[in-house]
Amino acid sequence: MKEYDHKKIEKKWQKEWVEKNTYRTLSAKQASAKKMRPFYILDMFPYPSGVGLHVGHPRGYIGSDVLARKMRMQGYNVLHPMGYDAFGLPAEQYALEHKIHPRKAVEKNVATFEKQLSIIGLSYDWARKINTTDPEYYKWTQWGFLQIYNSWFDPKKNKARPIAELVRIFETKGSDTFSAKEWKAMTSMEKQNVLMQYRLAYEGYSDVNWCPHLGTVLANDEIVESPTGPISERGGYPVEKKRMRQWFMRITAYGDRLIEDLEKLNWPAHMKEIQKNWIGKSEGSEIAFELEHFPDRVSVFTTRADTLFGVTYLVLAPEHLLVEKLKSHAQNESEIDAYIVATKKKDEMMRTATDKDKTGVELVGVRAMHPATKEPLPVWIADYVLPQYGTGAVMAVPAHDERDAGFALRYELPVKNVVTPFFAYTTGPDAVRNDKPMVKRDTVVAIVKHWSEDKYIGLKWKNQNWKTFVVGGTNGENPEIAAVREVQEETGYKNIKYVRTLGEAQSQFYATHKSENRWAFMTGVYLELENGDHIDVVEGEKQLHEVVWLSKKEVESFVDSNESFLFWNAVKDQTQIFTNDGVLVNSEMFDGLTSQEAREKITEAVGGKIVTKYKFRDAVFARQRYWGEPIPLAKNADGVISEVSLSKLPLELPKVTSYEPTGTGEGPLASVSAWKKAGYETNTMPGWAGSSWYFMRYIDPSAKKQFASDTELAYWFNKKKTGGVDVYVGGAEHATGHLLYARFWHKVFFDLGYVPTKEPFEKLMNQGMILAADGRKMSKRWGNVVNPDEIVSLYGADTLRLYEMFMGPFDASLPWSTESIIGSRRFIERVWKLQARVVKKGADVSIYETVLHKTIKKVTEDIESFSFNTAVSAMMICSNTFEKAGQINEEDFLSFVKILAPFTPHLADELWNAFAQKGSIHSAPWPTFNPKKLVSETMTIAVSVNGKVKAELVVSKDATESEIVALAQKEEKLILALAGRNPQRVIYVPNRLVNFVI
RNA sequence: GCCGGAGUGGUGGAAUGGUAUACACGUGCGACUCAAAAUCGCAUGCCGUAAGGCUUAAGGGUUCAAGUCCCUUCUCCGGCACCA
Repeated sequence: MKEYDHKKIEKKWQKEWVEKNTYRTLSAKQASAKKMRPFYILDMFPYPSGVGLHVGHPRGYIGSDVLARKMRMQGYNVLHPMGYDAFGLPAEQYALEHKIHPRKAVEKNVATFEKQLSIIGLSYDWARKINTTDPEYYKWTQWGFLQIYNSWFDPKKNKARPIAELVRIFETKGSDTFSAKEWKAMTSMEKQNVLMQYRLAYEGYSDVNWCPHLGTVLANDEIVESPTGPISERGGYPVEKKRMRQWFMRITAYGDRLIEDLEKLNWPAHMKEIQKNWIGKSEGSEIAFELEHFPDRVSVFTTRADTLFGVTYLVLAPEHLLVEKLKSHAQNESEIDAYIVATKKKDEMMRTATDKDKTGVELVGVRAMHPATKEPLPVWIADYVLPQYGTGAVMAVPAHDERDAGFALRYELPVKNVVTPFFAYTTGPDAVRNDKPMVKRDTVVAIVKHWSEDKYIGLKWKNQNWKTFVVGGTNGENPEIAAVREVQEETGYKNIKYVRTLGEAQSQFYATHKSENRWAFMTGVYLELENGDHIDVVEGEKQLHEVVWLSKKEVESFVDSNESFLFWNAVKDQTQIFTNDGVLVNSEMFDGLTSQEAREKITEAVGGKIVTKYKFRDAVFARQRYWGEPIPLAKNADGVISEVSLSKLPLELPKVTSYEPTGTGEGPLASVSAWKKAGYETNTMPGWAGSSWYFMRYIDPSAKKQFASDTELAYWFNKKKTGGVDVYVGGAEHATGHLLYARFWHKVFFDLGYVPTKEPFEKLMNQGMILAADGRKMSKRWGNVVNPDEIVSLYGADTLRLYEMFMGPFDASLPWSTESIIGSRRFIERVWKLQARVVKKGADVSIYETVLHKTIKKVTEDIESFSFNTAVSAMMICSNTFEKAGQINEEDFLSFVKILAPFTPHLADELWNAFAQKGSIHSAPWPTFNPKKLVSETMTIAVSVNGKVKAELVVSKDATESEIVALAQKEEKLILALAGRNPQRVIYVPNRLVNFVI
């Protein structure tokens, strides 16, 4: 047996695999002929940034490669491709910095990347490689854009439809705002403007995140907050708001479906959560407030229409379109102007800081009318109201909203309470009974503090199992008077001082002792005793309950009703306000309704409408940069837009001398005279355009007539599945960018009938980051980067692969340890040495057979669940067992090598061929385990007393319960532990333990 | 603040409610060697010479049995954050 020489072995097999096309994916037709089922496992394709890889980068690729190899051996037609996402800022920035053309930069970086990747032994089908900057590729990105441009979202059918169908509707029926006749009378420009409001890709104006340094607009997920304000994620340059002409994708139209369909996907829960939060769906009402002296109405969005009667003022965002008009009628115009200017400045800084005090200015003299009470309401502007969300205006309810409360406190605005906490008992002995009358009662709940200690009175009731504060009816008195009276009657204390009222609550329950339902209108009152003087309590009260003094901590475990807790919290925290749902008060005809009922009824009564809002915005689909796909649209001198037809696609990027940003807001393409003359759009597409559909190109990368042929689409994107790609592996940081955009693009294509599945990615796996040994991110800046080339050269690719899979859970961030990697190398060498123990036939299998079959089972299952670390550990156990056996049958050893093959492909093929097997191990069938061989001849049973293990028994696998119990009772340790006591129960868990309960 | 997830040896980590600390690193001792490295063997949660006891962030609960389920608290990581 030769020494294990990883360099020689790895070089040999990498060459062999390329020559023999070992990892070629079959076309739909070829595979169908062989009845091979498809399995699509995809890595997120990289930006070839040129910086070079560190050991963390290949981790995801290795994981997906392990799965791909296993599936291939199990007979699937596996599609496992790789490509490059090379448009966009990273590549362009690199080119700018190195003073070379972006295309050259991409070529160079791709070459570096492939060189580094090639030595790891990944099983990609390189024949399917794609590059988003290849004109033959971006031809279809442009085509896809045009499909989206030529679609509108039909809310009734909840799907995209061709814009031509909308035109037909306008021609025959018109719309809400114009008739068919009026439509026909419109100029083509007018029609274009109308349709633009419907298209899924549309031109619009909006405040965008403008980065002066990069000379471009950035998406929300491309900027981050910093202490000095928003900055670009890439480069960290300041970002400000700027109103600009833009192309957008109407992704908000899909808000509902993007949330709903998440449920059907096999994605990590936190990824779904992140997308849900980002989309930020909330249901509420839009309610209009009329203005005195103005024909305009202020529309507000609220999720709490039930609190409408608690509105005491309105607040508009300083940017609200009406402000300009209203302020000229206000008495304090200059003050308003100053505030607006200050807001704009703050906009660049940090307007969204949460901990700052809320500021605002009243539009003195401007009054809105309450839609229900018709009372006049002051109107304010304040920067805590955001122009982009809802309607940019809010109705302020300081009694039930924390922000409004803070604002009202600062500017001394009135507070009106309209919702009271409500507790209805629906289960248990106190549950309201339908067959009994409901009796309303005004009651007080008194919390009484000790005269010198921090203690409070509780009542222990003798007949019922109640523990309460002092409670009682008011008999028509003021609550504070009733409270003092009740305390004196029930406790005997005389010198009681009223401190404050704690609020109100209502409760419905069944009063057993009176056989009636009670509807209690409770007022909480806080009292303090001035001294301990007291009189005797009348005998009747004494029999009812006992008075106890409780510390703060004791109170919390003493009282058990929600109402008591509510009032108790009001004692502890004076400033708290009630923001939950409850029952309405002070709301005229709506009094007594629950918040839930009231929201709908009040909205209806004041002519509002129920609407759904989303936090996320339509996605900006334009960059003022050179290095992106040209948008295939042109405008003539009159501004009429025309499309570049499919036969003229791709619309290629022109050659330019200077591709640096102009900084004016127009892209560098504006300085290309021929381009400008043709009227072509000077913005290019954003980085996420090409990555939103690339997984569809891999299935048929050379298709000429379509982005992929129908045959391949039907094969790989089976319409019976929810998602097309079976497993998608990549970083969690793409949750709100790429993964959302790709889902949107795919859904439009699905609606238009271009793809068979409604979602792009069925299962998603996030690989964890590999940190440096110091626990920080690997970065040149820290000088802690570990280069994979060095590791491969020193230990071999198989060791690197094995170690990265063994380190820990696939999705966990783990520190790299150059110390620990030696363990993986040792394992490989020990497997190598096992060769010497292999015999054709006749080895004593009893030592290793059970372990081998268990290992095959575990590795098969663990690879599927991405539990690579435990799969490797199982194989280590198996190999250790082999070492203990004198000899191993060749068949058994090769089964072991097969399950090892996905992890250490070079070593596996070398061993496979050392035993003169035909072909590559990676085309050999995956081994199966024999269920009968999973159980060994003997088993170990733990003997425990009250769950504590005292002894172990080794028994035959056929031993019965009674035999085992009998054997256990003879164990000395058990007898000692029982100390003569007889067990009350004996619990036997088959194959595991027997527990004696004493 | 809100929403997720997690806290287990010196380290990375393992454990369908059923023998906690698998597997690996490190460390110690031994073998081989003139010696060292490599390799092989043994040991290795904590306290204790031992018998034995204790131990999964802390505290409580459910259970014959809890790292695992429930409640409270603390810490860390991730996401969102004036979203009306």
